[in-house]
Amino acid sequence: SSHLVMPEDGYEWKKYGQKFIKNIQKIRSYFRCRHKLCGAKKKVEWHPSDPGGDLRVVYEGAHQHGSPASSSSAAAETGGAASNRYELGAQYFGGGAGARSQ
DNA sequence: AGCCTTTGACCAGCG
DNA sequence: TCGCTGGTCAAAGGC
Repeated sequence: SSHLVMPEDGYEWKKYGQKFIKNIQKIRSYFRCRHKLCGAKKKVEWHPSDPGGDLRVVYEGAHQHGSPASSSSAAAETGGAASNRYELGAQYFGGGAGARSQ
């Protein structure tokens, strides 16, 4: 019943894995952009006991396509299709409560 | 019937 | 070299 409410960024993602990261004691879900030529990825991690209290979304890479399906462009990209910066220092977001980083 | 989520297994990098 | 942790794949189930 308890379905995790992750912040909708407007893009369409396909979940391809989920693991419990022992290092930080949190569950991490792996998503990939559904667009064919898009290598953008997304990782969502939360504390097993406080999903909404410690939610964390990590975006990796830039989308090779334009506007998302929805209108809300919450996911501010750096450069868009022009620059393809696949770096470790991706964008970290916090869902509502634990919003911080960058 | 099709799409997406789920869960375990498999694989790779590092100590 | 082995073991551990983290990342991805793939098949099954659910909606």
